[in-house]
Amino acid sequence: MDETTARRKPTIRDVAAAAGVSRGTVSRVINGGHWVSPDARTAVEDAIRRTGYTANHAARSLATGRSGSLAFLLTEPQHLLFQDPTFALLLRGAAEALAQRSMTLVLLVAGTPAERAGVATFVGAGHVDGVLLISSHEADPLVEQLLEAGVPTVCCGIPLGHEANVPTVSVDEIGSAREMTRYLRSQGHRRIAMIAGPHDTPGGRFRLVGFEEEMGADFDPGLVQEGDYSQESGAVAMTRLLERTSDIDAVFAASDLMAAGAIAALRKAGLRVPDDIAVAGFDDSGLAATHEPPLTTMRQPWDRISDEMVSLLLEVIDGGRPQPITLPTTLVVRDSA
Amino acid sequence: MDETTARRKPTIRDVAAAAGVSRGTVSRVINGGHWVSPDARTAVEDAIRRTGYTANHAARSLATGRSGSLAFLLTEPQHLLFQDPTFALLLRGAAEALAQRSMTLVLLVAGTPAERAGVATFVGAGHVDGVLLISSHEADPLVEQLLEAGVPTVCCGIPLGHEANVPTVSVDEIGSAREMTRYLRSQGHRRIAMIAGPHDTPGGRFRLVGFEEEMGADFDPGLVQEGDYSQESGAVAMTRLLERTSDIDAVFAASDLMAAGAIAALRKAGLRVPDDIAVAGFDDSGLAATHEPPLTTMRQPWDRISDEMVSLLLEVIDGGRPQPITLPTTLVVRDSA
DNA sequence: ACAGTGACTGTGACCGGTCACAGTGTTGCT
DNA sequence: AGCAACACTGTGACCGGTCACAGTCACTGT
Repeated sequence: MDETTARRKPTIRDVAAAAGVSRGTVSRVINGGHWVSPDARTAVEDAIRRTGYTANHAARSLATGRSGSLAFLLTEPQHLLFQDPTFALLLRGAAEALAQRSMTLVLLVAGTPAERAGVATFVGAGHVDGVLLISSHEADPLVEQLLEAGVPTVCCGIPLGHEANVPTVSVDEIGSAREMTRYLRSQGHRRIAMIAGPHDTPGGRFRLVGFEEEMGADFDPGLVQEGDYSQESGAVAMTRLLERTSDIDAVFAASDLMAAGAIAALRKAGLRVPDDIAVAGFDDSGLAATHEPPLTTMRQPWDRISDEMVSLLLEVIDGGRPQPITLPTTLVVRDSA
Repeated sequence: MDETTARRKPTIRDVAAAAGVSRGTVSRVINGGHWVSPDARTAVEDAIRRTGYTANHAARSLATGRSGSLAFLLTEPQHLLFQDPTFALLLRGAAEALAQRSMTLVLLVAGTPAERAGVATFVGAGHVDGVLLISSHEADPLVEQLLEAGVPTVCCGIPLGHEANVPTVSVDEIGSAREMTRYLRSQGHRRIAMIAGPHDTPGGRFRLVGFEEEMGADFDPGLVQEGDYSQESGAVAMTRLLERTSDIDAVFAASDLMAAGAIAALRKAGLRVPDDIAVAGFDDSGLAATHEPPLTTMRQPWDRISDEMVSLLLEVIDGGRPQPITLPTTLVVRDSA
């Protein structure tokens, strides 16, 4: 009886025995099945079905030297992870892209220095085959460490200061910002303010560059405030802008969250959006469509970003040196601008 | 030269050689160090430092039969993952709790039927030691499958229909709902409506039960609408309530997101919160404090929930049959009610 | 008739740990 | 003195795969 209940999981040897072939043949069938006779293949496939065999991940890892998993590494300070719906989108996309390749997604959070150290040794130990690095600030020593340790890494957004060395997937920040700016001007706005992201992040820097380029002679540095992508920072930035000038037409925020904060601040000041001031966001995060009023924003192709990151990383793991990928964004016009 | 560059990672044998002891002793030092002489211990620790040794996860897994990782299994349809900041909180908490134990968190998403099947075989194959099951609806076959397969599982929130069989970590739903209701009544509100969660989720059912209990004779089933926790559903529910009656004092929503939706609907109808109608939420998710107006809500102790889930699951994995854990919530009074 | 080729198969070593077990040496007790 | 108990250490087998290599066999060309 306990013979039956305590039966351990079938191994490749059990399958081999059941199919009347050797372990090697079973292994070959499992891994693509080249140089296997049709008879043997069907016998093995049948045996696998009968025994309910599933490969042992650990054993395979040990033999091949690959873990079959990638790390999703978050380096942002924690409050952003909480607020920003963006991460969830990327995370889900990456998890699905990996699941399709029967690999797994290991979540690593490197906020505190202690966590960062833990992550470095963990990754260095080869527990994962590569790292999907999310939104790192400039001169992040972690990027340096990973590269030095030879850990295959792909960044989301061009990591400032490491432009040349790391494969990246990013959107056309400058082009997107120009497009949004162009749109705002096409609506007749002239005094346009920008609530930029942190200047040590690619989104913070390049969206501002695009804005400045497109504004040309009309660019007024006095109408630029910097936030940290969070809603509060958007509100604070908007309040400062209002204190300084009163002739603002429109506001371009570098994230939807900041746009929402700005709108809240405007509302408090008795101004109406978009009637008195137009507000545009960036990301087309979940919040944009349900916000009141719905936000005009630049859509980032989150699913494609995570997909491309995964493919790129797998390429790197296989020894490739792939080109950086730049994806297009699309302008989504709703009610706020 | 390539001798130096191509040097492979040090193994336990390298450490043993460097320390002048056997593999067994090194292994003992690594695993707690019982029955090891102080001399040997320091020699080994020193050798580990010198060689830069880190244990090979796969090899250990293979030998011990444990993977050293837990699955964070999301069974909600996707839109909830995107909108609900709650998941991010739980996820982060769980990842940290595991990192402290040098285990890892594998993210699994089981939305579509295909994904669910993939998850079942993946988990069944023993790639993870246990499952942290997040927010399952009633009669979710996945719960059944996991239990049948003997996979250690801990649920977040009492899984309806499996109350007796699964270890769970949950908050006192009924008590919390009663407390909030009591608070609303203490503020002088009498005609209180509820926007409940889906009746096939514990939060949907028990928060309504608590509300009903506390309202007693004043309970009016006509003032109850059901949403799906999302912001839109809150707005829809609120609109329906307004169509039906005009004497509502206050609204108790079973999630902050629905509260936000309700407030948006009220605003559209020209009603002011809290002056005309008070609105209370549930969760104290990130949105609650920054919302305009800031939401009065019940705080769920997210960090403790994830912590307790992890400890409970580890207990189950070690063969224990731990008691379900119920955690207290706290009333957070802000401006919306 | 025989070497050569290509398709297929089986075998043993190995990946890097853990664990049970069999020592070894020291101490304490009778 | 003899023996047990205790603290510590080393060894070989094993976990479940993969891979290189050595066969085996049928078929082809000369």
